[in-house]
Amino acid sequence: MKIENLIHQATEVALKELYNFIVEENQIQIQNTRKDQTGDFTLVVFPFLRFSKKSAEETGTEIGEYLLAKIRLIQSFNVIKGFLNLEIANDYWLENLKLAYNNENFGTVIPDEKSKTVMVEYSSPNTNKPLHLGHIRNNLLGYSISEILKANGSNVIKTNIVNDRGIHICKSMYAWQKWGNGKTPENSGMKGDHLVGEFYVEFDKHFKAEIAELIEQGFSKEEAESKAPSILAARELLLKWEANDEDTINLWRTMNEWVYKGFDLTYKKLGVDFDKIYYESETYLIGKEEVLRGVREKIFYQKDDSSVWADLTDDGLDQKILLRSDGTSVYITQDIGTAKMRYNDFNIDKMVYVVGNEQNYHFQILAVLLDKLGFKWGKDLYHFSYGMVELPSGKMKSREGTVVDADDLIDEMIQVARDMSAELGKLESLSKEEAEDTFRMIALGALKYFILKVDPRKNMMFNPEESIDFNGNTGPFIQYTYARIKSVLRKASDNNIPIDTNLKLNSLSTKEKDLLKRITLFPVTLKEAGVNFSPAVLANYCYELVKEFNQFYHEYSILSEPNTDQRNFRLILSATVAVIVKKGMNLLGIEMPERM
RNA sequence: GCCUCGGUAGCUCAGUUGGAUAGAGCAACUGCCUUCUAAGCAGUAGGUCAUGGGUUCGAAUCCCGUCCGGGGUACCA
Repeated sequence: MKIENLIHQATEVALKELYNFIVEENQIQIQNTRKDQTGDFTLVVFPFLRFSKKSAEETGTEIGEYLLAKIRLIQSFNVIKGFLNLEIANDYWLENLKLAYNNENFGTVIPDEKSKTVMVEYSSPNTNKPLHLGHIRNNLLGYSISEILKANGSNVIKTNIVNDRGIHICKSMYAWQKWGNGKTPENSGMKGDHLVGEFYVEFDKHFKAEIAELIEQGFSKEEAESKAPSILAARELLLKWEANDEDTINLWRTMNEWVYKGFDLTYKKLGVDFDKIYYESETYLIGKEEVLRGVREKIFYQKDDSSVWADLTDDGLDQKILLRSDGTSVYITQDIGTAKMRYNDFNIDKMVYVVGNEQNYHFQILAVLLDKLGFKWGKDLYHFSYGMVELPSGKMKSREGTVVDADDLIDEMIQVARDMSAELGKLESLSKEEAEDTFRMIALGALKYFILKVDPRKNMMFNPEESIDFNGNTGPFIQYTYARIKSVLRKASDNNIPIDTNLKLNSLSTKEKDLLKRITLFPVTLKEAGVNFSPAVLANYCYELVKEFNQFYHEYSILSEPNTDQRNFRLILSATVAVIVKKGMNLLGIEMPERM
């Protein structure tokens, strides 16, 4: 294929696609030109030297002259060392601006019959304690990657698997029975999940005290841990639960309901939602059946103590337990059941699990097990593995109370937004409701952007004090720039300044052209974010775009620009930046205030 | 021990799949509000890209070794 054809095709797609296109199909390296050089694309000529047998400059100049003569879109070129800088005609960038201006679907792919259906599992809480910072990262990543996949043309089903059964729930239940004095969310005014979490901590307190006492009486640590009255009581509750004991089931239901109500509030505050919620109590038996089928079909084996195992050494993995010797199921058992149930319920092409990287091994095994059980989709599961959130004080441990609670964090951030706004004298003209809504958007914008801007795969540091920052590379900065553009557009409308899409222009400044180029990159960035499962790519794009806009905004006047063609162009440019930024940020789950 | 991920400015993070003089923000310092919102802009200072080799025209990026850190590693989830 000729390079001429490639460049022509590339005018219909975007900048980076051209880049990939040429690199992948032709081994020719084209990259964006450095900012301090003139030009738009740069061709690296070093690879040609072995063919040309000439100096880098000579080779570059020859290629440049050839391209200039052959390709209409190329306006000029220059050669520096081994780099051929090509300048593309302004018309190309302006065409793209028109494409993007006020176009709801710019950069997005609309699902059709051929679209894949993807199920994204995220959040996956336990019902014995409230959500914390780690869950926040999970929820934000899960929600935004779902939205990004949708924007890339997939049908997405958002799902949540609630871990509503097991020994940890029984601990909270026992503690409530023993020390609860009939405390409920209604009579205490406490949020249900926090109330239940309180009893989980209460349990641990007593449990630890009992252990200490037993050790003092001469028992070993292991003996003490298995003989403490609290843990025995919790185990008994679990047995009763599995035996369907009516009182136990009722208590379990009641306390879980408290938790669900609490979670719903937190989810609502975070702005995340689900299309379908699964409960482990409804799926673990299916998993157990599948494992037993595996035993019958000799896929798995049973030891003398009747525990069930999978031998995965042929797959480079270890032996894995699937059912305990007492017949109860382990973590992976329920994941098998849940997976089967999901594929029965929906016609899924791909399953995505948003789960922390401490479970990389777990999902590697799950894929192999599902495959062995004959589910052809098993191998295709995708574990969207993200890093942990660390605090300056170290690791979060829920039992030691060193967690950052999700609700507390959100409330604190809203308060900071409120104070900051008052200090700056902003939003005084708005009604109380409007102002409160804006504080909420800003606070959550700060929190969400702070978490989503970092590469999901990496561990991240969260300093509660420093992260409530509204300046620099932050959500509020992007929101602020958006609000300012909206303000300019309002004023244009108030002063009856028309916006004409028929752009007439003889020259572009560097800043304007930078912005136009950046706008062109939006579709490619969105695609990249989807392919790489990285909301961070999109977040950083929004920041770069807005930062460039700010520089432009300070350097040039828009409304008071005397040349009407120029003014018209700048208005369209501004409006387009606003549209794209809003769209990008919305895909991250961040709302954009019209004023702030 | 083995497997796996990571180490970039004082701090938090980018770095376009191997390219030109490694970039932002925070913190520090200096300017700029009678002009479209100063939650902003411009500037100064800050780097042995953990470390030692290798691959080639060219390495923060790819390969090997070493050091440091996170996570996992057969009856927790």
